[in-house]
Amino acid sequence: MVATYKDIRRLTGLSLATISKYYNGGNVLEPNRELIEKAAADLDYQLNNVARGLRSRRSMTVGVILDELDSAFNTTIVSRMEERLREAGYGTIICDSRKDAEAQADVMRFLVGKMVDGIIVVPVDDDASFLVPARDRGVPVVAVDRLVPGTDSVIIDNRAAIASAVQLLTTAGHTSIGLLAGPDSTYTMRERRAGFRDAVQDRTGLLPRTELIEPEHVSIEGGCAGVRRLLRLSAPPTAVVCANYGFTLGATIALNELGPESRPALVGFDNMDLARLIRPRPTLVAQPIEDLAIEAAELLLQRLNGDGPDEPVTITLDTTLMIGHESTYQLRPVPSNGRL
Amino acid sequence: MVATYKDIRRLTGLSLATISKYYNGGNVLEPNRELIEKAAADLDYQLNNVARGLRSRRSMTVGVILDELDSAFNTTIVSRMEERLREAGYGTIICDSRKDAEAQADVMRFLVGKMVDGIIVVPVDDDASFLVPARDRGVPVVAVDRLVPGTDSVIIDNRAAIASAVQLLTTAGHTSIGLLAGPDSTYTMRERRAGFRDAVQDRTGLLPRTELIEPEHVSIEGGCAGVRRLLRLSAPPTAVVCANYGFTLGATIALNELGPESRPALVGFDNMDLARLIRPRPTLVAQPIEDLAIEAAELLLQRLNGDGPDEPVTITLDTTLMIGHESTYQLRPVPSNGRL
DNA sequence: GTAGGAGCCTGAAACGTTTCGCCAAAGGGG
DNA sequence: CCCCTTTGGCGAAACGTTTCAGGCTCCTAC
Repeated sequence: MVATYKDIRRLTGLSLATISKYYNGGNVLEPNRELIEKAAADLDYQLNNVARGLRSRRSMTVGVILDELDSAFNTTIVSRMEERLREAGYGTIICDSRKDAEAQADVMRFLVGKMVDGIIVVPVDDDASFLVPARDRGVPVVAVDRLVPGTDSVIIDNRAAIASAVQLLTTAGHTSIGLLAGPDSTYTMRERRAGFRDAVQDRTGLLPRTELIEPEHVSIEGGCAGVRRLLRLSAPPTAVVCANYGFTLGATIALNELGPESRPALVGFDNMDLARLIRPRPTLVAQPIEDLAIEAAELLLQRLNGDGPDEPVTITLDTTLMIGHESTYQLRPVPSNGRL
Repeated sequence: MVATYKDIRRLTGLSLATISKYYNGGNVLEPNRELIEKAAADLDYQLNNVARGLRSRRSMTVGVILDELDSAFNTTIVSRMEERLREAGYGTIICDSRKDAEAQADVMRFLVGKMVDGIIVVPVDDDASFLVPARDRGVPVVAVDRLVPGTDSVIIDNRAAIASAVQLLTTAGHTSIGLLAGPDSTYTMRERRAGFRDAVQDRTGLLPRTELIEPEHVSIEGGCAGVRRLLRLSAPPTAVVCANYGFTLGATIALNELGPESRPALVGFDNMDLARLIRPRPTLVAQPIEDLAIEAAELLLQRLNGDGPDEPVTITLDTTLMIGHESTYQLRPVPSNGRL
């Protein structure tokens, strides 16, 4: 059998209350402290956190719901969060909603049933009804990479991110810029698309041609297909902006098949391993992914300690434009015009 | 307040024992079943798994310890495991040991204290002493990608994997093959290196020249530096085998800087997203990573149900050699000899 | 000398389930 | 008709902690 307080009581003669006080950092006389430590060592005692959780109503566990697990973005998120949360004594239960709203609602109930103290979530879409079980039970929720009204959110400035890409391209002389973005149903894509429209209008005085905005599934395949479609237009864009990492990978694959002379300029999203592999060095909008994770963990920890702000809070982080090899963003001199 | 069995008892007049039986799939008369379901719905009742775990001594939680979280290999592992385990009703607590033995021992104690029912681990090194807390408490452990004597393990046939790469290269005429591998302190690297030596000896009748085996830190940087060092040798190899994904990426980056004419043949490891990015299409040893995860989860679930084999078991999975563009493995006709 | 407080300890009652032993009623075979 | 088994239900005792309301000792200040 595994040792419990009762065994420690047997060996030390102290009461359960005192032993509990010891394990919770209360004041215990030095000789008693030593007695307990000796007994615990002899018994190879390990505190039972399940029992503790039942009585104290804190499971010291948080749930993390991601819309997909095997993406580089979310991996980084998990890695940093887990690190920060365990530092604070919390275990991290990870759940994958596979971009499926129903699965997301399921895991939410699952986590609430597991009595997690808090939840961090990258929501599947704008429908926040899956949060109800958590709200009902007063479990704090922090949304990451999505703005969820009425809920703490940690996001990046998506509009400015895309605007910085557009600005680089227009400064280089591009006037016809395409965008690869996912469906408007996710906050991130909606913002990036709106940011694109605004930036293009700002910089060129014109609304972007609608056929240059490719609505796609968010994936490598979507990036491949999308960029090919853009280039088949009768007046193809001279530059393409990718609204996320998957599109960037896909577009890069598709462009690999073109001769370097006929490639459009390309600004991608997210600075991950990819960037080091691809030649010429790509131009990228870099998100502070680690900070996103750390800020979210920090905000949740504040809530768990009961000392966060009164109102739901939105933390917005800035992106960095990482300028790559100039061939990736310059407007090619004449010939491509000549050919059109 | 959150509802409990007592509230259901109040609404239904049934005893706690009956309500418990209902929630554990026991036989309950139809009218009582309906009563309970109605009451639960009215109360928005959610079973408290912490209390359940305390009494039943099953927390329905498993711990997963990875040697690093933000690698594509481990991401895939986590993703599949989490899926399979949650299907079976288990929550997955994830921990990152950051390739640090002490951190690994810490999280092991952390998980045992959290009363996880089982643990899946990709161990940092060969020192299995960190398993003691789990063994002492009868918590089953499954090791993944490492052979841990006396413990259930799910691995791939590392020797055969490397041998298949060597065979392809020798068949194509290569006689001087280099290897990029990590330190012998991890099982995987030791096996792959031994497999390399054996295969080269088998196929060429000679032991590989020792300077062709580059001991390196396992990383993209290591791959870059290693391949550069190999090529600076007075008699550089005509082909290089990479013993893992990081090396493959790094070697690819380094080779990108060479003209296509002077590149050695390259066989990489692991078929992940980036393999689709690289042109010409690389030749790769593909591990069944998802199966690794699923087999491990399955084996642990067996142990948790108490119906696994009596003895610790080792499951070995096979790899597939994915042959890429022929320029990636063919021996280049004459000039490279001429130049040497 | 004593009131009051600080410091440390204690027994007992939670926390919300599961499980054990027992009982009543119903059903079936001889 | 009786005995035996099966089914479903019940009260009460766990599970291993934390927490509550006191209680004892010792010290200080008046």
